[in-house]
Amino acid sequence: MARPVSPLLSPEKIASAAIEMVDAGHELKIQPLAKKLGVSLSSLYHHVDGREGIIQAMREVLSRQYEFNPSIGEAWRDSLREGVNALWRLYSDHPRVMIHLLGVTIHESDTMRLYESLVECLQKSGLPDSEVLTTLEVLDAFAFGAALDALSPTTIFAPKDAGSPMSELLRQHPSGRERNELLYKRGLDIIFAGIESRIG
Amino acid sequence: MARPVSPLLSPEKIASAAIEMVDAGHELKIQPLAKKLGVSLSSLYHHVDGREGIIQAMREVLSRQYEFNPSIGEAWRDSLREGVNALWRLYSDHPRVMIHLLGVTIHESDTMRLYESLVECLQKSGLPDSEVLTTLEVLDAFAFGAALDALSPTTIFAPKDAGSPMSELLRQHPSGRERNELLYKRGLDIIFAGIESRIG
DNA sequence: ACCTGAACACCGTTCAAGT
DNA sequence: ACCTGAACACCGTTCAAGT
Repeated sequence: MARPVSPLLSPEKIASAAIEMVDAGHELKIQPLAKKLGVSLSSLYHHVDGREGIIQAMREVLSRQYEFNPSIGEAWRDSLREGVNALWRLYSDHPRVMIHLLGVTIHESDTMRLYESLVECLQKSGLPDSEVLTTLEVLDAFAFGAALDALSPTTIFAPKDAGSPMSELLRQHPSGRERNELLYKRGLDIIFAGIESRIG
Repeated sequence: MARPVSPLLSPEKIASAAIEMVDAGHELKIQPLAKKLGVSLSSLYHHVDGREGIIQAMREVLSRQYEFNPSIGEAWRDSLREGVNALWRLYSDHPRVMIHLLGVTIHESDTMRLYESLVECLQKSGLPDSEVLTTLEVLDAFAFGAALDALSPTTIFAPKDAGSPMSELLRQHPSGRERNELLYKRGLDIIFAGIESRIG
């Protein structure tokens, strides 16, 4: 086969396949990616600028998927929580992809809009202007860290002493996805309570 | 040169050199690592089990470096803060190394002891037992996320509209290391305040 | 046991050829 | 413009040879 009437590939198709691959726990490799797309590996280079280009394309595809439109008139607490939840979904649906995106500047307009809505929520909350951006960064760092936590093996803590306080607590402790989601929800509750205490 | 009287290498030496390389922002590659150690690349394989073995060795070296001995009789707030600070230093001194360690179980006795001390602090705080481990995970996830935040380019937010609320705030906002440390400190304050509110 | 150079396998990238 | 197979460069790993 040479040039087909309509292109077999596009940056979006390549990115989506790459995201699937990485989410499934595989390394981001060109050969298997081409195979998954039913195409020769050299074809990819007509659509994206190598491995780095694939990563850029993944970023674009993901940031378009997670829009957030705060309902107007809603209490700032609710909008803020919804907004952080949108970030959390983006991160926790694709923690492995996120690792590849570390160190890449965010200027995708969709993602910027999400951050800007969060800024507005925080301003409405009555938090001093000087604290708004740092508080946003705190929420973002927590959501990100919590998402990466899901990559830990099911048993993160493995104390040697079966009689230690830690071991006692582990017996009552959930594991896997349940543990991870509880961590996110509890953390958000704690941080929200902390923010309240800075307002009052 | 063949077998020298005393070995030129050891897992620790290899790991330390690897940590330096990764911290400096380079990829973890065997050839440059051997060069840095002044040794042929095939020598490494006599001391560690390939790339994966190097990563294991890095984990061991780092977890030995960050011990934490809470002063007895100290208020739980202070011990807890010191303990989380120890975690933060471990993560934020080597964020790039941490990425390689994702998904590796922690059973190093030094690191486990740190987590166990943190559990004890949280139990002393009066937090219900059922919340202790999740709260520890929240602190850990936040410290980790905050450490990885340092890998972002100096300007994380790049809004297109120079007149937006975000742009206004950015003008008063620190950048680089200062921004990252403020984020950690503020986040810890917020989370501590949140924990207090769960106790009372 | 521990170091070395050479051989090998794997993977990302380029390129000339084809429509 | 877009697909392909072949060629190339790079990098991790193995192995036989040396002390």
